Amino acid sequence: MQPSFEIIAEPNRRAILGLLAISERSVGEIEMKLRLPQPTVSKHLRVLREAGFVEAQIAAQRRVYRLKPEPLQEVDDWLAQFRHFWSKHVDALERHLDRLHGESKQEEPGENQ
Amino acid sequence: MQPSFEIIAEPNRRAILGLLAISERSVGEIEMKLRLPQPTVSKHLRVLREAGFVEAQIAAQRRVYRLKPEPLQEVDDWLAQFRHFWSKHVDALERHLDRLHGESKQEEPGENQ
DNA sequence: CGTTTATATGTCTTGACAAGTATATACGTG
DNA sequence: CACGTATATACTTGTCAAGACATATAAACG
Repeated sequence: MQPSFEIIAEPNRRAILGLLAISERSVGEIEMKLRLPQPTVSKHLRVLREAGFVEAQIAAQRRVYRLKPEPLQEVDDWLAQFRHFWSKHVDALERHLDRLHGESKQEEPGENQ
Repeated sequence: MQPSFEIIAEPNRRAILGLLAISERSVGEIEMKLRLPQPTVSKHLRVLREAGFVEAQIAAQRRVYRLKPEPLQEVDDWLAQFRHFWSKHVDALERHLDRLHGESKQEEPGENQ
């Protein structure tokens, strides 16, 4: 339903993603770090999960959430068309174009699915 | 008011920015290209202008809009914290850190209100 | 089993915002 | 100055999403 851009428009969701960029965390950890009510965190996590930004690993009653980078990569790809406005080195742009038509799949750190 | 991420959450505004990434255009040109009603275009342009994404050059009754990349650059900077998830070469990341040269201040997750 | 812990979901309200429509402003030109 | 062109603004309305609060699920554990 909601495309990636609307997902990351919400500040709390960006904060959650920022946390998960460092390491995976349980709902309670996110709740404490961000000082948000638990239902708020859970609902944002649901939105992020359904949009493919995160995934949950069930450990007893805990849900440990970790980042899934693909949607953010799409955002990064959209930005490519503007990047030449501020990037003096064309190299970075070339790399982004490179991953558009080349299926260069690689291992992601701490990631299995 | 609205931070950059909410501005680009709107699909028509992203389309406008995409057009202006190619070349500057008048309101009428954008209107025809995107097949949007003129007030819609003008209102989105106002939002983009007030958020610093575009600026207008007045030419008679025409307003020729051009891109101002700074806010998009902020988005790009925010993405930097995730880029190592999909970028094999650390070089690209380094280049982005490079343009912050000197100052290492950037949005810190977990510190928001 | 009942209780505690961890997380999810449901409901309601409220606010923001985008589209539609009408109208205003501003400039150029005869 | 009247008129056409180009763009901006005002006003209204419908939609949708986020927060608050209450409650449900589910697992661990005594």
